[in-house]
Amino acid sequence: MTETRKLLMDAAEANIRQKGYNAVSFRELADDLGIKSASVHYHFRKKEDLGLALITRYSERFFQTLAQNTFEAATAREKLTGFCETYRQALVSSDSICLCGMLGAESCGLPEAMTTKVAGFFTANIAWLENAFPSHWPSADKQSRAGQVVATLQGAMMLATSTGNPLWFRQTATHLIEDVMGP
Amino acid sequence: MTETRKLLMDAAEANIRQKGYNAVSFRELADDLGIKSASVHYHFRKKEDLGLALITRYSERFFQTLAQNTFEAATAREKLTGFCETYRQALVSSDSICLCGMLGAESCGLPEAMTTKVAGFFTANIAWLENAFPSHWPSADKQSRAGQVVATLQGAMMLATSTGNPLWFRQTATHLIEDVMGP
DNA sequence: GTCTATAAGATGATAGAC
DNA sequence: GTCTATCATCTTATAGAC
Repeated sequence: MTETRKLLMDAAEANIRQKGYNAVSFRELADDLGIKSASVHYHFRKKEDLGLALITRYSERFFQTLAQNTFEAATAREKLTGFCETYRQALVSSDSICLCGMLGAESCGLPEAMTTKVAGFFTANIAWLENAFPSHWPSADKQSRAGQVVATLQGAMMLATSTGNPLWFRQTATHLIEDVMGP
Repeated sequence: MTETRKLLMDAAEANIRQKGYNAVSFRELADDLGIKSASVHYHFRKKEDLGLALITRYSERFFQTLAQNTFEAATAREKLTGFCETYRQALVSSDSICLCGMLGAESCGLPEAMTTKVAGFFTANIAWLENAFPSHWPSADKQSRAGQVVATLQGAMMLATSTGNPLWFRQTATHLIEDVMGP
């Protein structure tokens, strides 16, 4: 992958995660890199192409980091802690919410292909958690608990950034782990 | 309040809650009502004025509905259930997320006055919950649990709408009440 | 790969007629 | 209150030169 393409995606991801998909323009991204908007169109023919590439890269990165964070996790509790930690890193490293959390909120106003990909990110999150939970749990419980975890962490990122208080995330994640796994 | 002004706010709220603040234009709202965009500017001089009016009205409505839903609530559990039910109604009646959840996600890209008002909605939510929880709880617990509740419900709305599956909200809310209040 | 130039349309906003 | 007319600006996107 080209260096410029990478820098464009970095700038786009950062901006979208802070302001939303519709608040980011090719001109703005071009200015960030010191090039012209026509050059951005060389790397991404349409804005939707950029959006799709961002979701793909974000998702791959997320599951890579998740794998690293749970490499030594033996118990379900350790796996869930690693999952929460992966979300926390995404929040802290960029001081902004999850890319798919933002796009999920804007879902109805996005190109359909993007909507589908974002939903795929969430179902993959849920599937990972279902697999991480103790195998003796009823599968209905594993599913509903997985949804609860994703929902809680996504909401906690939003609450933490919009109020400017990262404590809301940390406290919520701590409660969540205890609530789901027991004391 | 004028009828047109009310209809404009209805259209704006519905559209923003589905697509986000930056995806909604005065022209679009005007078309919805069969008037011209210049007429929209008569009712709301700037877009920001419309945004602020929407947050105010949404917040007032929310706390009115919340009061109705918890009018007969005697226990903390019943109050929390009424709180979750108020969120559920907002989701089901419009098939879209909370206005402040959307604006909270887009927070960094909004006029500062809007950002402040949105944060105020969340802190008011949290304050209501802190007051609803059993008085014998340590205040740090009341605060962190209140944040957890708001974060969870906001995230659950986003997850439910973006995946098109309202079950994620219902299951999550059910777990949440049990987790916070005990079995 | 990046540029200039350009198109076609959207957007927030205003002035002034009715 | 609503309209027409208009504005400057922004947006996505393309064609073709370098």
